[in-house]
Amino acid sequence: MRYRRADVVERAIGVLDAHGLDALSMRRLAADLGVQPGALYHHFVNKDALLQAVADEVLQRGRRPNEIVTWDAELSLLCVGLRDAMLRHRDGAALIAQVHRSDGEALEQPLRAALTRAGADDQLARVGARSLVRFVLAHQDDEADDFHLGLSLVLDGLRARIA
Amino acid sequence: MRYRRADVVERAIGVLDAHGLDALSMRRLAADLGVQPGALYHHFVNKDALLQAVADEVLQRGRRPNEIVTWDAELSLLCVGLRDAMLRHRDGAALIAQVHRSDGEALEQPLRAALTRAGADDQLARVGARSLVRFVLAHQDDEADDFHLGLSLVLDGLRARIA
DNA sequence: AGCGCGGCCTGAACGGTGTTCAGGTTAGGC
DNA sequence: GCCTAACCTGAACACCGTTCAGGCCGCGCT
Repeated sequence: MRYRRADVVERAIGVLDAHGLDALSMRRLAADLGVQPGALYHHFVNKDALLQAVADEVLQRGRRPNEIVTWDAELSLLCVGLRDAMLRHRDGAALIAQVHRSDGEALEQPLRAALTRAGADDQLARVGARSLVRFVLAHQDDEADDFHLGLSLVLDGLRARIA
Repeated sequence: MRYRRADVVERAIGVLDAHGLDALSMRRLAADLGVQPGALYHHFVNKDALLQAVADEVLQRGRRPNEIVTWDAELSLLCVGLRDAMLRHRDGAALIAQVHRSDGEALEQPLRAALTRAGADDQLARVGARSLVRFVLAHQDDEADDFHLGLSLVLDGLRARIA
């Protein structure tokens, strides 16, 4: 069997859902595809790149149309969307968090843009966006109630500084 | 040479500071002590237990006398103290974050207690404490300015809900 | 139809990781 | 001076990510 990049990503998500992030090794994924480990390096320069691609795919599938209302509703929506995308897969938050470590900007950028549009200065937009992203990544295991409470905690702080 | 538990922890902190968390493997630490890898398992059941002990020691050294003023000043002080303890060692935040994953409660407990004393209900104390800890862990690399801004973001939210 | 190129894979190796265990050594208390 | 318990050895097991020379095979071009 011969595969393309997207096939490998697809199968990686399968392994992730079935056995978790720890089990998602290059060797295991290769075995799952019926292929030698080295073959994967034709598609990805290293494991980080593989995980990056898997994370991108997971987040891509979680995208929803973004109807702009008020800026705080938009922020809330972005955070909830991110959370939902993560929770749709086993160890999803751990995956995104790991990738986010090398790729700092990508997740924060939409939030930062929304904050800037809302009138926040550069520093507030940067810190606010980062706080929100880290918050969402950190509270994966929480009940929905706790998640929303924590989210509004930060949003309240932002509101006080923008309005 | 023969060592006791505390000696091993001490040396582990040495390796951490000199070469970083990635370099702190059982084999490397053993070699550094002039001992076989297996010998370490006499002192710690596994690597997680070692890291737990190292993290405990790092946090222990970071403790400072806690003069109680207002509840929000106390929270702020606890967070700053935690941050300082982490920043005193190479990869300190990564170490604490990794250990914190299995040992959820320990770091949050003091903050939670302070919030309860301040009049927060159970849920608010729990979520607030968690948000603060996660925030401190996440913003290790930030400038001090950004750190304080982000911290006051959350503290403002808490203030609004307690007073 | 035949040739060549490029995408995909093999097979094997390198150097690392955490962990286990039967047995040897050694220091301290009686 | 002995004995016990703490500490360590040496070797192995089963993984991990990564590299690389070489083989295969399908597709497009002539």
